[in-house]
Amino acid sequence: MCTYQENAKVFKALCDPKRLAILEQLRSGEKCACVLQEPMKLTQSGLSYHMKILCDSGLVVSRQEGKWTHYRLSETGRAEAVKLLLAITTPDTDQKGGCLSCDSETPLQ
Amino acid sequence: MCTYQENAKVFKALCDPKRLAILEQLRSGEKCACVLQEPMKLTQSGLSYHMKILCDSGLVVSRQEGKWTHYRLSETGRAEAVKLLLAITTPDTDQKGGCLSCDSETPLQ
DNA sequence: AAGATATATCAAAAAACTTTGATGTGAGGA
DNA sequence: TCCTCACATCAAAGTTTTTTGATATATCTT
Repeated sequence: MCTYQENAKVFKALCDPKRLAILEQLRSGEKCACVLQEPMKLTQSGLSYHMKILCDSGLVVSRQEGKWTHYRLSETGRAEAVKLLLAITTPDTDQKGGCLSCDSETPLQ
Repeated sequence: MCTYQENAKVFKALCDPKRLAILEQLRSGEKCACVLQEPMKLTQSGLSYHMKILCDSGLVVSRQEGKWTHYRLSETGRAEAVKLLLAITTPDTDQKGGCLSCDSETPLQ
């Protein structure tokens, strides 16, 4: 169950409308925190909170430059997320077993 | 902001460790609720709650058979989710703009 | 029809997440 | 060094999600 906990982290990052809006901003290129804050209508500490979640998920990476922090989408983060999504939702063709206790007919596909 | 809200629904389904465990069970084939309940350590109403969220997300579809409900992974649901994940996390190569206010150097990539 | 079974729905309690405002930290400039 | 700025962290309040137990509904059995 603890790997499920770990996996859930990536998707949790995608659960919040504000974080999705932040990702949308980052699609057009690297942005620093000060720029992200305004259109999101977030407080400074609120943005910081969300950026931490996004960075922890691996979907976003940050780059320090003096006193500014720049954020951008991570290509490897995206690839990992897609891989995980597929791993979780793709049928396992090897071991197929229907419902042992209550199937009266053979299950569809 | 309301499309972000809508998008978040699919990922919300993937946020919870118990729901990930349920998906894992479904990878080996269609299962009925009674079978899913036991290994998840969920109450009957708890399972029902999670299955509703999974079905609403489109990742899982249900099939009624008498008094039993069978659940299975949806291939189109998976495809949609991957499409959405990519749409949200892939840089938009058209309009690239760095940080207007505080960039001293040109942003990386 | 009456009883049993499988699942859904509801409302209240519990847990997790998010927001907010205050404070801490570290870099840069005067 | 002292001050300011950009950002992180913390704790309390507010909000949402999950769990739980009770009840409802629909199907099957007798």
